[in-house]
Amino acid sequence: MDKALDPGPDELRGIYLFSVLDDGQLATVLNTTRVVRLDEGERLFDHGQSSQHYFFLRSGQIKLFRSARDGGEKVIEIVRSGETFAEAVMFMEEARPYPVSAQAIVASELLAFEQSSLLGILEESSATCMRLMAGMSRRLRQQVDEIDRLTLHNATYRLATYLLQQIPRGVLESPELHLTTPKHVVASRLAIQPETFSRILARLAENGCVEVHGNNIVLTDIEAIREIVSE
Amino acid sequence: MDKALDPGPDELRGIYLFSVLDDGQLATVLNTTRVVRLDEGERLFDHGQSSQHYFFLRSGQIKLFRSARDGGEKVIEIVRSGETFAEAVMFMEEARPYPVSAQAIVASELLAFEQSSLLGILEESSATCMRLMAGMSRRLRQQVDEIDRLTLHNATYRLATYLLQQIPRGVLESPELHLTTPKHVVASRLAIQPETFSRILARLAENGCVEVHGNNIVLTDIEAIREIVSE
DNA sequence: CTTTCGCCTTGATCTCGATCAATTCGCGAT
DNA sequence: ATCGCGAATTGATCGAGATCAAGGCGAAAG
Repeated sequence: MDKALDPGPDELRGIYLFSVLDDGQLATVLNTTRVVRLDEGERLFDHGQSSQHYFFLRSGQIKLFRSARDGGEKVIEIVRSGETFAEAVMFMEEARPYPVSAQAIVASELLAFEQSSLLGILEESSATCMRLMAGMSRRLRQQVDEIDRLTLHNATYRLATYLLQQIPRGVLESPELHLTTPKHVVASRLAIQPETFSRILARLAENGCVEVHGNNIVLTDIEAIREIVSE
Repeated sequence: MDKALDPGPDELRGIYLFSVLDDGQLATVLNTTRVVRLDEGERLFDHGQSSQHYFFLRSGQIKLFRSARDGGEKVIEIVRSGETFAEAVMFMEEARPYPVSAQAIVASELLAFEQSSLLGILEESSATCMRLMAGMSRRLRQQVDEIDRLTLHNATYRLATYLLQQIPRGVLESPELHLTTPKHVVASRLAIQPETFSRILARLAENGCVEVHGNNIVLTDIEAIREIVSE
């Protein structure tokens, strides 16, 4: 197992939020950055909890979710390595409560940044403001897309959309994909029960759209899947 | 009918985005601001259309919505007078397409601001950046709440929540409220069909929770309604 | 190798809300 | 007042997906 590396300036510059900072600003951030390791299933924060940090996921997978009183759970987002999250929370007033809970799907390693350090930098760097606003704007749009899918489209459409999004980048003629996330988590992400998820996937297999071998899925008929998504 | 008033500095200062600008900055915005009037049912912009402006609603009501190919429609938000909208779109890359369509529910009057004027100001005013980010952060959270309601709760819960939100501000002991928006639009906002909306309201009336007189609704048993919302 | 446990799958049934259909209501125009 | 039309209500039926209930299957532990 690799030893936890302390973060350096180079790693931080690779993060969109910090890519335009000067050396002094970067040092300020670095000073208050901590490495956090989570075991599988471990909680990072809970919905409603007062927030002090925002995060960068070095490796692993984190689910952001909401819980209902009856035990029901909705995964809002699956965070993958290389992504930042909870950076928009610091602008909430008062206690800045996290709007979701965060839990490691697999053992994960992250960087935890203090909100205060970035707030100071934002005062000086309008370029960083712009980057942050661009990120928030993009997320806002994704949420609208999500509501669109949830209300205007059925479960099969949502699953088909998800499959198409999971096609590895740049590989046009590789219809093979590997689910790195447990199916029941993906199901929750798509607001589908695990049983229904399984059935829909089975039906797609019957129709010759996909071949399922455990977590490996071959999209044998991408066009047919695109058909489902385009009405 | 009132004549359209040209906007002045005082009106703009009342808008959270502009409240901390100096006179020069305000003049810059004012220079490129236009008054827009819409008749009932008139479109302001369409989903996917390249955006040039963001807006302040002086009077009337605007619905922001998504359309499906089959004619289905989901109202994402009902904009009420005194609110701004589409100010987050300008940070999208490329053509900055509007993520939703906008249509007047009733005759409306708005101010249209050019994106370019604000972008310039944001470079100078980090305080304005902060205000904008706070607004975006709040909206982001509302969207998460919305997804929570859509996936973890049923139609009755959503309607009950809406009723409670419509109680006039500050009036603790006034359980009377007036629906200023057609019921089928509210239904779409809640992702409910008009027929189901009507039936749920009828059932709440049977149970003595509300009294319905056309668009006037009396919450005769607020506690019972709160009960529905809290599980 | 075998046990165990969690995840996934498959089957049977149920239910909430959608859909189809028919009035009725409300309001602006003639 | 009456007509006409869109909104709202009410009734009857339908269906996608949830729920309840068993198995099956693979990976980690003994």
